Amino acid sequence: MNREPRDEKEFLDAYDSKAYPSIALTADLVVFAVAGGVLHAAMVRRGGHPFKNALALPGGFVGPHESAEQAAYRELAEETGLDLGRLPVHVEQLATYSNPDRDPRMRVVSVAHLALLATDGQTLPNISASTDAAAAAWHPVHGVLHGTELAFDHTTILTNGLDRLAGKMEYTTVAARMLPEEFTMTQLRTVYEAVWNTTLAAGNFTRKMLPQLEDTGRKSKASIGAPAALFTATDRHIHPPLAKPASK
Amino acid sequence: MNREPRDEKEFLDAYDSKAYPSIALTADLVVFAVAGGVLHAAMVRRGGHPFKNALALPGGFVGPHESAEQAAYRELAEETGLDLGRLPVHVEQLATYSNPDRDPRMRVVSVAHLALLATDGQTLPNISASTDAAAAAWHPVHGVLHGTELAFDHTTILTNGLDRLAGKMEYTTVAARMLPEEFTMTQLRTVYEAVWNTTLAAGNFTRKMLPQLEDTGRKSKASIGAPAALFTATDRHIHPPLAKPASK
DNA sequence: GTACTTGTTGTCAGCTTGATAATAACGAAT
DNA sequence: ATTCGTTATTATCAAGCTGACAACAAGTAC
Repeated sequence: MNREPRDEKEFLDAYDSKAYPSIALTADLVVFAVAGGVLHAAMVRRGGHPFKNALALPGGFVGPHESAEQAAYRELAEETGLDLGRLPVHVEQLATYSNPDRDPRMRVVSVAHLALLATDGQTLPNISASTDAAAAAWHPVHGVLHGTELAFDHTTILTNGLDRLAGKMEYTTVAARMLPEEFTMTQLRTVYEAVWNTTLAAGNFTRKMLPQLEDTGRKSKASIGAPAALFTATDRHIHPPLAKPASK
Repeated sequence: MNREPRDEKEFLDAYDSKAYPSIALTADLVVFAVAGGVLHAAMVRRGGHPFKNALALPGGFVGPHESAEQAAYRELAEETGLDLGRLPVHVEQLATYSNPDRDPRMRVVSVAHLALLATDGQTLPNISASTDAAAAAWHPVHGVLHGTELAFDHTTILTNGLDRLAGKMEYTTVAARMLPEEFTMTQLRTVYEAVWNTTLAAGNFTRKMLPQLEDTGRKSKASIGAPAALFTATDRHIHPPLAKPASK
């Protein structure tokens, strides 16, 4: 059966770090933001081969003294030019992609992360500020997934990121992380509709969400129509979950 | 701001693989099986420092030409002696643990996996067959988590594995992967009770599960009491989800 | 047979859901 | 100031689901 040593730590004690071919570890990012009722993802356009001119997810190497999550935050700041000290952002680990052939040049293992940026639902955060050629730009997610070919296995990663967000929104209030501190019920519903790519009945949505939110007592100044109540949200479980409509 | 190159792939083109300190990549396993109404996990006892004599999760290095998932399957076979060709087993990726200090000796990044073994609910798969000193043995999960200190960050990993399984059982039929091809409703309910560490009303459980299962028409030969119908399950979504009781 | 155990089906009040309507609050046009 | 268009919030109602629990069915042990 030709067994290897079973205890990884015992193995490590005798491990010569030059003996194994080195594995490069990167942190890639699926960065989402909602504007105009459409879910957008930050993507960079590749300048060199392979996959020249194709769109790719932002990301970069994990440094020797940082965790993958720390690297994700750092890369997010570097590649988008966002001031993370000011802009609230939710980052969570998505999955790790380790297929030996996923990069044709060498062994690269990527820890993908999901990042959610807060917007007012109208304008996307400005990520073109960076002078770098590979600066990130926003692309509509549902459009990109139906047509565009992404570099490497990034179509899979983007799809998994979307599925993760869509699923998590069923049973948590994470959608509120994509809005300002205070938001209206309609803004929150728009986030759901953008991510799920569907429409939801406003009345029933309010009834279901209301117990999960905190009413600030303040009202939004609407340019037209009735003023809407402003809510805040703390990360919370929705129980029973909000059902995502089946079709589409 | 001292920026790094933004495009990981461009960086790689100029990357000298000896320039960075190598990162060792391992695949660790949270292996679950239910017996006697109790959820068990396979653990190895460490022989050397650090964490000498402490319990640890099975796992090992990811080889140069295999994915983390392939390594997980291989390590599962090697460390437990299980014949995976015969025994059905469900393996899915859990999360990646990359804190730079998680191993005091060197940089080890671990891709943790969740593995579910099928049992009849009574006897655990024999994993002592291996002659290796670090052979795995079964330990009750809820007991281990309330008291025992595990090596490295394995308490965190084990907790995350349990949470993943408990959560997924709410909205999928994955619990059936811990039972034989054909099983009774009571066997399935016992899996839920073992993982959730609670009790469930038999009648309501049947009502909720019935539409997700396929009735084989066959009956189990019970040693006592009425014979139970035998079901099979395909991986399916439960909608709306099965609610896990709140307390404990 | 009787007692005991286990599995399956039924009942019922209370709650949740989806669809839809009614009401309320505002700006703009007249 | 009244009306209209628009948006937000609350109400209504039938259908379905849930949790608690009871009733029934099918086997073994004595």
